Amino acid sequence: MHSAPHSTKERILSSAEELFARHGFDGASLRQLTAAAGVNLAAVNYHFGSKDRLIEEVFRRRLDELNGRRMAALNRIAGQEETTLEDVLAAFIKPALDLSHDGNGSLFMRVLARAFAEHDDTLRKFLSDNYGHVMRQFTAEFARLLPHLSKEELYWRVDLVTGALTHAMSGFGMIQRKSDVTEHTHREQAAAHLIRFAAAGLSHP
Amino acid sequence: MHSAPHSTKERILSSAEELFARHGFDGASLRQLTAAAGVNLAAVNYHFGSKDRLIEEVFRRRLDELNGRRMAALNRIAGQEETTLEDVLAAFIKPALDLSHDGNGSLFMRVLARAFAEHDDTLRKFLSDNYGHVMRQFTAEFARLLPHLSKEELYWRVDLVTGALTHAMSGFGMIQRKSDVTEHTHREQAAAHLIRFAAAGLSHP
DNA sequence: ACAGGAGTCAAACGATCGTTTGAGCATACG
DNA sequence: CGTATGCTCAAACGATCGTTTGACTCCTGT
Repeated sequence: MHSAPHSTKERILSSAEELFARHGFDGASLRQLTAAAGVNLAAVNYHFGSKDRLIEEVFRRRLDELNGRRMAALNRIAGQEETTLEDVLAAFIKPALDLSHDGNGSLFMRVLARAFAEHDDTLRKFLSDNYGHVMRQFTAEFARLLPHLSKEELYWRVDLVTGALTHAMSGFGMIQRKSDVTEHTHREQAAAHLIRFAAAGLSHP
Repeated sequence: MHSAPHSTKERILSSAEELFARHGFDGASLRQLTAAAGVNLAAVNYHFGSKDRLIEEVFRRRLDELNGRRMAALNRIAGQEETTLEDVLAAFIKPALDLSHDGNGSLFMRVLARAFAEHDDTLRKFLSDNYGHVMRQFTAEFARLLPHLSKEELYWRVDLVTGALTHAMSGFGMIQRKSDVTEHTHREQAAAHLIRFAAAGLSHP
């Protein structure tokens, strides 16, 4: 089922993720990509069929993991009386922070931010078809916790929160932390900032 | 000084703005661009020198206008005792909304969102060198109105607000309005949403 | 009237792109 | 042993890219 961790497919996916994040989907060529991965140029078309399908696989690999953890965290708290808005936001944000722990996982957030900016219909449809249910479920829980908001008002605020979080998380590699705090506590602080900001933006009267 | 409104230079700039917004800086070729503008392919290199310099001119033309209006609106209210956080945010957001009134001015916000996602050092330096003072002046006014925030805390929140606004304004062309509200009032409502959201995110305890 | 700059044009330049091809290699299976 | 099968490889394909060239037109200033 899964490929070996250092197989040709996985090496391509890792290099693709990094180069797509740094130079964009058009900007990163298959020749740069395969050279960085140490594989032959034709390997991309052999294993993935085309560059577009490779791009989709880059998303699928990370989003399956990311959204799986998000749903697990949400299901652990959804519908309960003592659940707070901050809890739900943490269920959404923490998995993304965990992702940026390992290797170039943080670069994937840049890839995701690019996808939003692209406004490419094919890519947006792919993301909506495969992972739209996650956003829908989170929105439903927001609606339960914010009953004073109209549906239209809520959609507006969720959209703005999404924009802020995508923007912020795509820059995680860049934010300089003071030398006296560890990488771990820095991320904890970042998450705390994000959660409090988003909670304020969602719930203001 | 300024070119005639329908000169070759202006026709190129308008088509460039639209195609850069729709297909990205790499995705839009000079051949598509000059064909849409109804001018010869070589005209771009003749009038602008290169594609990169054309890109810079697309930014310069709109940002000079946009930031000029922002600074004018800010200077009208900065430092006064009765000025509220919402006033400052309106000084930042309203000019962007006005821009999207005329022609394809709204597409420029998409171009700007792309530039943020690109993380291109050359482009970021260009934007920072030419228009960084605007963000600095707005941040200074935020600092005056939010004295309870540390400098680090304020930078965090301003960054998140910037992300939310860029994301939201880049999608203005897409947001569907109900058929019973005019385009004008729809924009007013959008601005009101943005301002209240940003104010809540900036000023929460 | 005429020299000269500004602008436009078709054509070509070299480079790079995604994709395809067919031969070569290895391992697994009859 | 023989032969499929999965995979890798160098090489080439046609297309498209940004840029340059040189001839041609038009207008302006002396």
